[in-house]
Amino acid sequence: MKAKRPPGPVQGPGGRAFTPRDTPQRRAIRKTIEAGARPLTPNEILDSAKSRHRGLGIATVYRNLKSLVEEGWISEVALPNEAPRYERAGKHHHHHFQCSACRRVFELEGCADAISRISAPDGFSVERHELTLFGRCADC
Amino acid sequence: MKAKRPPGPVQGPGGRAFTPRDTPQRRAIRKTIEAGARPLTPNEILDSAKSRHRGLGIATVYRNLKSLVEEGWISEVALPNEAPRYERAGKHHHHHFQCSACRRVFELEGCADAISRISAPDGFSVERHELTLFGRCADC
DNA sequence: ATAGATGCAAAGAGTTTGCATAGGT
DNA sequence: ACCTATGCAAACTCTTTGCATCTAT
Repeated sequence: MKAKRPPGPVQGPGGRAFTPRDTPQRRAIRKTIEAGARPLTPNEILDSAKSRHRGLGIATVYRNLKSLVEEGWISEVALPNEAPRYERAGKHHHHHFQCSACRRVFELEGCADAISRISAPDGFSVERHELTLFGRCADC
Repeated sequence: MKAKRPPGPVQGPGGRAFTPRDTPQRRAIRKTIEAGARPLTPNEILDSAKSRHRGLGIATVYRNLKSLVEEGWISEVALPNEAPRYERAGKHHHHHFQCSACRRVFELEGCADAISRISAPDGFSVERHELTLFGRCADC
């Protein structure tokens, strides 16, 4: 089973660490992400979470996404030329697929280990990589 | 040697195709991109091209980048979580490296062909891929 | 001469921030 | 009770667009 509540703490403005409060808005956002079958944009999260807590504002979504990333409960999925998406963290290393028709993003399984052997020029050190495949999804 | 002038044509507003005029501003932008050792952002292009043609405006840079992409003279380098960069087109398939310290983007050579063998779930078709490596560049 | 190009400023889209108030602990 | 979280609106950043004017052809 999953933890009912993200672990915190996060870094507060004064440099002080604290655990974010468990508000209805934050729960709505967490449930939305957990229920999502694919990485979601802030706007998709807002729309969907609104049905769980009406009156939810976009600023609250952004603020919670930030703290949930900081807590390590979600991670940001960055794609070329696209707004970031968010998904539950803690999965094993994987990459993503974006449908060029519907623009939705899907999770792929695993990672060809050939990638981690790609090297950069002398003096450059590689820390991580991002791979995105593009094409048509099953629906399009 | 390189063509002194991009080939055109591009698609005009009326659906009519035409070749963009060879203005001093456009030449300054092209020379800047050609002289750049790495993919540049619109702002980097503006700053650098200003020294070749003062008074150049950012809107002109955006408009010319768009038509140069359409002509196939440059291509857009899209990176996760980053503003697009632009580089001369026509190079062979390659990927990019971004330094996590200075944020600059560098071109890598070639592509591990293992990547093109990565497959997506049933019903999905892969058309292309983007790979970005992250780490430290030689200067940082 | 004519139609596309430019510079400026205003308009948009997406994200962040300030502030008064609500509410979790 | 205290102090963080929220919602709203304003601020910001990046990019696009409208318009009067300029200019490559």
